[in-house]
Amino acid sequence: MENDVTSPFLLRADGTPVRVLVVDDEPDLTEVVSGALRYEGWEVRTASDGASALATARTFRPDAVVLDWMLPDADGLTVLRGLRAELEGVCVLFLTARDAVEDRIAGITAGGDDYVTKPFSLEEVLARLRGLLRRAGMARRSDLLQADRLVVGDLVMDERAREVTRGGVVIELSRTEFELLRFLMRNPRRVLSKAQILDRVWSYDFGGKAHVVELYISYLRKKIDAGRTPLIHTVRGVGYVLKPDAP
Amino acid sequence: MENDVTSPFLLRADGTPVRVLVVDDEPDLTEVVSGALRYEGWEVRTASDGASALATARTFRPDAVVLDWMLPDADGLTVLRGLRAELEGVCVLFLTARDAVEDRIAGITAGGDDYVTKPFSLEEVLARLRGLLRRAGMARRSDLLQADRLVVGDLVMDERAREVTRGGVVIELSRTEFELLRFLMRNPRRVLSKAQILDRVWSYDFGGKAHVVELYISYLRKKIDAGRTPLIHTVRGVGYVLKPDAP
DNA sequence: AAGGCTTTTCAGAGGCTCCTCAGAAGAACC
DNA sequence: GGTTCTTCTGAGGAGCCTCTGAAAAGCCTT
Repeated sequence: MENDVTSPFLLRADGTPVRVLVVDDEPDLTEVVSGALRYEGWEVRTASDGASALATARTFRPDAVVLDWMLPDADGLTVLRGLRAELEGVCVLFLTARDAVEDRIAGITAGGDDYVTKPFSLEEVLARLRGLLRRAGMARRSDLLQADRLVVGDLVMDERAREVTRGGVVIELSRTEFELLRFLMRNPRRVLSKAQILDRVWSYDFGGKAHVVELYISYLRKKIDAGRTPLIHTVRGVGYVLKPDAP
Repeated sequence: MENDVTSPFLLRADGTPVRVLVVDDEPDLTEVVSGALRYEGWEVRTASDGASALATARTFRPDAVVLDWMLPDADGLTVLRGLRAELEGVCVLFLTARDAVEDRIAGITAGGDDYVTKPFSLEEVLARLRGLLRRAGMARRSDLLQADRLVVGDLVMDERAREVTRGGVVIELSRTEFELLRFLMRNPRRVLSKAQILDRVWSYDFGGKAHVVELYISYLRKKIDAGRTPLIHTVRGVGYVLKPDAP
């Protein structure tokens, strides 16, 4: 029961849930993102344009904002300035198209905010949001934020350094392998279906089949379990679990 | 009588029964599912299309919805959005055809909702529903939801990790064996007929005979009772009971 | 004690899930 | 621009699960 991703409350210092405002003009996208955030215990509101985002921010007073860079009525930088004026120390995570990245974004990350390029995976958004709040000093309150280091048995992941070791030995992982493993390590001893994994680790626009999950599990096994007592277990007809042998 | 599946009340925090809305255009199916749910103490309503589902949801205000993915008048995602807009924090369990799975299910498991493919077994639907409500924080109020762990004598089942132990020793079970055992463990000290077991554990379209139940009971005995004092007992001409020897 | 019925067990076919390999397309990096 | 790394598709094959049918064992009645 410890280290449970679904522990229903993600609390701030004052005991109220952490609040996030999701702003995007595509309803499907806000639906998926806000759903995942709610599932993880955040208190979520959504908005579909810059004006209503600012209005909602004023009353809702979120700790963080997930904000589309290109909104119908406003440009990202403008909205950012508006938010900054209204909310002291709010964290902002931008969602941007891949080619719109270069320009201004550089300046944003300097200010402590961050961005994710579309199409993104939910794991990516969640990880970045956790990182932002952690850096903003909102950490140590909840289990969900405090894990800079994930540990399962002798397998250790340092999220910030993006380094994984097993028994002290460094393991090189590709981007997708890393995200898959992070998701598994955030849900130890819990069986995760391929659909669940696909929904969280792969981008929302991924058209392929759940077969990729099997493939990447096999990659991970080769790197992590090779020759050692396995941590990744198959539950036939259900999914996969990550767990140490001795509970 | 403790831990009784048919304990007549399944209550929410405010003392009223937990409510679920079942939506499917096949009357036989809603009949079977809603019957089983009522039997377990849920307060149930049914609907046969998207429009009436939303209408019913508005007044009935269910805690969970069992929803066919393919309705005559609407697509699953649309109805989901409607429900979400109307009911804060409602849990949705989708029923889908096997081949429709890969399609557009994407994202729903990330939002905390879940799905079951047709043809399904009632145990599967019930287990998933319990899981949804448990995660939504509706747990600990009622006996029916609180069991993440089922215990009968020295036999322990961890539903989430899908792990079964007897006397601390891990026992590997196949999918069907696991579901059969779960049903038995949810009804300890109660004689279950082969017909009952078949109706609950096997899919509704299963054409075979009750002989499979005998076979799977024998599999379970080999794994669970082998060499130990038996937990599974035959009641000749009636069915089977799971109970510890020393009461 | 025998016969008839229920239950248990065995053996095997078929189906299905999952794992792995090989290769093509794409992205990142120099 | 070329090289390397990464991601994904498809096919083949291994192994596990499920179910059928038949034979053996057990229980109850007569």
